[in-house]
Amino acid sequence: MAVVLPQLALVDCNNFYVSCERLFRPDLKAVPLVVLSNNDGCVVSRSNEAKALGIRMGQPWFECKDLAEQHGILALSSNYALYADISNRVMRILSEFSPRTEVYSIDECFVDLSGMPDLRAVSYRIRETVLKWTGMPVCVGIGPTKTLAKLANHVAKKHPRSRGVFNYNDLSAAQQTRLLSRIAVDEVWGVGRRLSVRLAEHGIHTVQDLRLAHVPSLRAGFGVVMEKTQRELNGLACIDMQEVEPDKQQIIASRSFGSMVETVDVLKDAVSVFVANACAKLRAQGSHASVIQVFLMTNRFRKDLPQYMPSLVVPLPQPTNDSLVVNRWADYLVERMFRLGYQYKKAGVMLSGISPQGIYQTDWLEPPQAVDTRLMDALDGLNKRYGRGTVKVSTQGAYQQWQMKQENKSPDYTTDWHAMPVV
DNA sequence: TCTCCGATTAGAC
DNA sequence: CTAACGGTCTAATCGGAGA
Repeated sequence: MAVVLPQLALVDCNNFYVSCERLFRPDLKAVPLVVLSNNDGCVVSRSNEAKALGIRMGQPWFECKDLAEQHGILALSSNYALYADISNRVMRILSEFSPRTEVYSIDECFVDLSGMPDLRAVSYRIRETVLKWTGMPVCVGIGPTKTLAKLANHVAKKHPRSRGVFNYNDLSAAQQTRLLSRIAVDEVWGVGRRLSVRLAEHGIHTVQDLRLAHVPSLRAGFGVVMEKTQRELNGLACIDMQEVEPDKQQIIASRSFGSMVETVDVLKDAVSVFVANACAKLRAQGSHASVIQVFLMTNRFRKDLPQYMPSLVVPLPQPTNDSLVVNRWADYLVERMFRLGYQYKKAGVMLSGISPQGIYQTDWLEPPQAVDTRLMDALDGLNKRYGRGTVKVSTQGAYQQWQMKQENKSPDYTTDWHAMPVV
């Protein structure tokens, strides 16, 4: 029986957030451009021009201000509603190319092309279709495993001669060795900054070094994950496609504040917004949670100020996804943790112990009370129909002080009629 | 000694 | 004018508590 070589493609959007912004602002095509994280804190997406000027991924924006002024680098606040919408359009197009796809992140998708003839042609068709229908430039990397597909994508991005497509399966064994010997090990999926330093101490510098490393030592020194990565680099698939997105096991809603907060009322207000967001996510996946955690944080970068980072957990007797119930607990926890005299910079809510709604851990002594979901159903319905924030819980967002800084956000081009550019 | 659990670490994007 | 550094998520591993 003929064995079909698996052919996995990783399709990755180029400079995704920046490219999204440029879709509606063609005048920004030649301008060095970056998109900032929430609160306009760090650079999270860079145009090629910005990369060339030395702006690093994740760099705090205030560190770039001088350079930005010198070279006219434009910084936009992030507009996640826009990015999510463009992402959905791209993913829908990709799903036309294969019955098996996995949306890996907002800008990446694995596409199983196994058994298809002429993958080069298919890949170029993917690029052209996505570009024509959405305006989004993408690169395609193909390999027999996810890890190699990712690496192939990296090659496609890095070498203009590839014209955005690279197929690892086209290489001879000798070519594979030559290629992998020229790629630093930290380009491998799953090998970050810390691990690459430790790998170097073991003489492992390139992808080829990792591929050939002594298996028992690697396992002993770096654990199962690294061993899987090594096998994947050798063409043995260890990481399966996840075609259906699993339910979240943990939901976190947190945010840094636009300015320091010192009063308990403002903290409670912020936390009520986080509760509302976290519970909405929980209901959207049809789950309920049995553990609620709330945390407060001062600004860890301000060494001159006293630090306080309390966190409290409550196990609930009965799981819930009701924003009002959760908010009562959250309020109580904030009250318990709050201490006067600190400048709070961040807070958050974490929901865990998550299981599908309707599954209750039965209590022998006390049968669960009937759960009334009508209020939350109505709230979700209204917020869906008339926009997020139409119906709120508690004071939810009444205070301006903690709201995040977004000084240069683009309009919601695709989700708000009023933002539609006038032609 | 074994198991469980929470906290910590590392990674991705 | 000055200060200004993200948010969510998973899996593995570690170390202590309790059985």
